Amino acid sequence: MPTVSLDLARCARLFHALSDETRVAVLQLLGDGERCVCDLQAALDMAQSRLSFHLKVLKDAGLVRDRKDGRWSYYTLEPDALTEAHDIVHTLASPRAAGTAAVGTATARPSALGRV
Amino acid sequence: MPTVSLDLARCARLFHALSDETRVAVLQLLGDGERCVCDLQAALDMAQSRLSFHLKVLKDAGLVRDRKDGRWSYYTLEPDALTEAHDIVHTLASPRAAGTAAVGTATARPSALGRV
DNA sequence: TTGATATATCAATTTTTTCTGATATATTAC
DNA sequence: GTAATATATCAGAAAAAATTGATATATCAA
Repeated sequence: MPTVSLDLARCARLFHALSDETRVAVLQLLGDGERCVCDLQAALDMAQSRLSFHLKVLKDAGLVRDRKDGRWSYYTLEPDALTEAHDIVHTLASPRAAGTAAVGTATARPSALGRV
Repeated sequence: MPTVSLDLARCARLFHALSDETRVAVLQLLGDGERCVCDLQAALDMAQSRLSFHLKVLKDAGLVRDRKDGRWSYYTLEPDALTEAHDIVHTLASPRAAGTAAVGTATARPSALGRV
């Protein structure tokens, strides 16, 4: 099972990469297999520098890998990163404690379910 | 099984909400159960308006629900949204087609694996 | 060589997001 | 009633991210 603690910075970077329509669309296209930038550009119909920027975000987040062949660059999904995202969401979703631990620090405050 | 097509705008909003350290930390705290804002604030040690801002982002994304009781606001996880995030990642991760469909539009271009 | 193509990167700008401090609204305590 | 508390919201500032257009670097074709 995935660990309980999370690397918050890693989460932020990973999900930030996933938080843009263009980038998710790219990942979807790559779901069908490796693609060169020009094919992605044709499919998404956007300025080349813009696509390049988004590919870099995805790559820096570890979500895709690239490979050069001649004057083409091919991008593929990096399945491990998606697994990682999957695990993080799973960690957040799985209840760690059924009971509601009280915290109470300042004034006498209702610790959530403490209201009767 | 989850659908193949994705609502890109929904993906973006959901993952954007997850793309910030403070917000993930909040979700982690809520994993232990319902919490009032003041407890979250004490745990995270940040300005109240700042926390309030992040709670709003989480709420607008559907990741948390709030409830008022007296002068306190209690926040809880919204498990459905986490399930949704889970499904989206799963959809992105699962290969839809093993074969690499060619796309080729512009010039004669190598359709990825077309290189021998 | 010359010319075209594929892609990355850079600088400037625009847009979006986040933070801060202030204020407003309830609620509860005294 | 007044005072204190919990929270949301707002306006402005600051920071971060995205877009654009230009340019640079390879590579390939003629």
